[in-house]
Amino acid sequence: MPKRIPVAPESTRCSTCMLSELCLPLGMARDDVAKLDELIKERIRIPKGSALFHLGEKTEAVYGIRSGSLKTQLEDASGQIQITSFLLPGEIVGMDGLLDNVHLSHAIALEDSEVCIIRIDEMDELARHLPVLQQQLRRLMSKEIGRSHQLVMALGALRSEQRLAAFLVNLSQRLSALGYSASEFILRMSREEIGNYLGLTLETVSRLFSRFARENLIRVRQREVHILDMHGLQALAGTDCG
Amino acid sequence: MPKRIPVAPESTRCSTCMLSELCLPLGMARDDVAKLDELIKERIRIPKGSALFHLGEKTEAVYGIRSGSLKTQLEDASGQIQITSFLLPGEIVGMDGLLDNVHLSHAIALEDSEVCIIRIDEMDELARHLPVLQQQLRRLMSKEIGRSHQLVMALGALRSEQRLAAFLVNLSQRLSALGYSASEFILRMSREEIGNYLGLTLETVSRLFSRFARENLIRVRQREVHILDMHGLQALAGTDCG
DNA sequence: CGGGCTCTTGAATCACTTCAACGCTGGTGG
DNA sequence: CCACCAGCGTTGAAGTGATTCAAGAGCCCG
Repeated sequence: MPKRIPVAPESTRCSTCMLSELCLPLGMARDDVAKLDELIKERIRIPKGSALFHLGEKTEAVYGIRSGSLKTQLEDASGQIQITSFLLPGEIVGMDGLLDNVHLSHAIALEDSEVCIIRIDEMDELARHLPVLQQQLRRLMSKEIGRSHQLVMALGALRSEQRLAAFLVNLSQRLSALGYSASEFILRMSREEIGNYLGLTLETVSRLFSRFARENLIRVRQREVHILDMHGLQALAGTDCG
Repeated sequence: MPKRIPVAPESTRCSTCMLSELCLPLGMARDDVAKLDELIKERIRIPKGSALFHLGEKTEAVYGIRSGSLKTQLEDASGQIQITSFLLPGEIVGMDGLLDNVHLSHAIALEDSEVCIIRIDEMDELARHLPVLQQQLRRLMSKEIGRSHQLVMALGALRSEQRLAAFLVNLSQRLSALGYSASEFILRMSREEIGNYLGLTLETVSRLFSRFARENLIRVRQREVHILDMHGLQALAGTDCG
């Protein structure tokens, strides 16, 4: 388990960060975002495959993803694992640990990544003079609840092909919001991880990719995905019907 | 859809409420709980089958359940429904609407129920003089995230019998925390609702109840459940291994 | 005492998993 | 530079857990 590496802070602050439309500052006034510069003073580099935090560790902060991507996963008493999210830049990780300040999940980097540390005690301190900050965290937590509920819906109500279609559409939209192509991207997770996330086996996921390709919905080459028929995918996922 | 009925406030306040160990005041100092009395000034009676709120409605408050029980359910564009929680007294409902102050789910009473209104704007106001209150809501939201993740785990990683066993154990524990019997209780939801929640059909749920009864894990008569072998159920659910 | 739910149970079917074999790819060392 | 190996991905065939379809029983309410 490689260690966390603090990063010199001079480089980038919230006020100058490209992600400030999405991350903690989401929807905040320009002046208020500038005040976040005194909150976000440290970052951490996480090498691919290593953990930002583990289940059971003390929660002292939540983290805004600056670059790279992570997964979070639960682990039960028998060692069974369930991935509960794949996280992209601008998204916040660690909010499940704020009940008793103990992490309930593992957060693991899918590639070399960097996260900004948002210390909870310092955030409370700053929030005295910047009440909007509490509302901000509240909104982000509400977003996380909604995201998790969507996953419950996928697992409880959708069939395998719909789950994978919804997964691809969702990923595409999030990457698009970051300024990347909505139709061409590289998956940072394995078939097995996708399967675990969607409650399927890796074989089923693989077969579905092949089938989607056969039906000209997508083109796949290993982890490289081209979406050819976004409308068709959305129809499959059941998330269109506008 | 019967309307909401405000209830005279003189009756009960947080400071005298039986549920103050569980609800919003969870873990707060006695003096601080007393200050909540100026926040919780209204309650709502919700008749069985009617809604506390609907998807798409504006979110101005979250609600602490005072008596009865509710379900929350998502509904997608095609009308497909997924129940995401069953809520008991002392639990908070409506926190998924705090992203854009629009509810993302329906909340429907499973029996005649009563909820306390926690207006968000008034809570923010009170929190200026009572900072612990923000932390309180944050903890409750974190709890909701954890709860939803547990459901994801059940849907993604457990087989039908494990899901139902986990469901029963969980319900038993929550009822027990409210002072009710852990081994005998009445289900307030139908087989179909349980099935929807657990990603199963009502027939599968019914068969599992019969099988659990045959294996002397429980006794069932309609919605009346006696747990005969809690340890066996926990083993099935995979949540023991202590 | 119907009549409409909810629940139970059985038989047939199906979606997904399991088991198994093979292919691709990228890194390593001879 | 190529051979080799390990990990990841693909594909097929057999198996199975849960669903679907269907019929009937039990229960509650007017």
